Amino acid sequence: MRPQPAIECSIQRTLDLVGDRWTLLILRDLFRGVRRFSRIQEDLGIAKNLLTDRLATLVDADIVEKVPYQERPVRHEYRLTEKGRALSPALLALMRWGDRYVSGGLAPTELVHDEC
Amino acid sequence: MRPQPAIECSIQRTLDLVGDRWTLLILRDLFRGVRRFSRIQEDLGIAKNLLTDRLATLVDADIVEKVPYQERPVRHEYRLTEKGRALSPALLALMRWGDRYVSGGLAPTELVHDEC
DNA sequence: CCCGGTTGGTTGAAAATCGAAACTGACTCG
DNA sequence: CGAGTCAGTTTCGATTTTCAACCAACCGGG
Repeated sequence: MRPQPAIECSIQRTLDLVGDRWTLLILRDLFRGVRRFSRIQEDLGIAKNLLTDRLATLVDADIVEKVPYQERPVRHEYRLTEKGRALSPALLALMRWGDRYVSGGLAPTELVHDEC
Repeated sequence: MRPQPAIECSIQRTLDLVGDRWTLLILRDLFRGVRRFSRIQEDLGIAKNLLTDRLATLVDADIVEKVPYQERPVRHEYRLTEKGRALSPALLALMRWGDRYVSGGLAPTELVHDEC
């Protein structure tokens, strides 16, 4: 009765949080400074319900926080926490691999650590 | 038919190849020296048809190769190509993040570069 | 030869997940 | 007031994933 994988390692646990089709792309957008729901949504082409869901999971896991950037109407933006920012080496490694092995000849993507 | 994301970057392309629920875990197993279909299958608890599928995709993408390790009956094992092995920094980065931020207090996983 | 076991799959149906679009609600601007 | 924006939620059909059964090639024991 356990679909439980035999080995529980940190990669396993990491991918449980972050290893679906969209989450790493969402994080990439946050690193790039794209922080608002609608911007991320149109940038990635992800369905809104999924984005809602993924962001909630990330907030839950304390990887991202939802911060109001204006009142009336209350609007929020999503920011990486320290835990979230600590994922940058992983994102960078994936990026570099992509540059090297599956680049379509395009310019390398930039990750911005824009903390304001 | 995938909903075309606005931005095509190397992370995007990388995740297109490798960014689903199982692929990185399969690669982790290959790094660890778990190379046979049935071993991977029981280790991860992945459905066999999916494993068949994911391995085929990886072979197609030249990340993994299927090598016969015995005749009569012909049996194969799956090995990382150079392109596949080049993913280790990314795996390691994810692993370290997991160790630091979502460890259940377990020992860090070992990645083995076993090339024979 | 027959039996059971192993390996590496395939098939098909049921369940979970996803995606596109419509809708909501709070608010602003003209 | 009417139009528009932002951030969702709801709905429902399509796609994916899972689970279990089946298969085929081979092996070793009796």
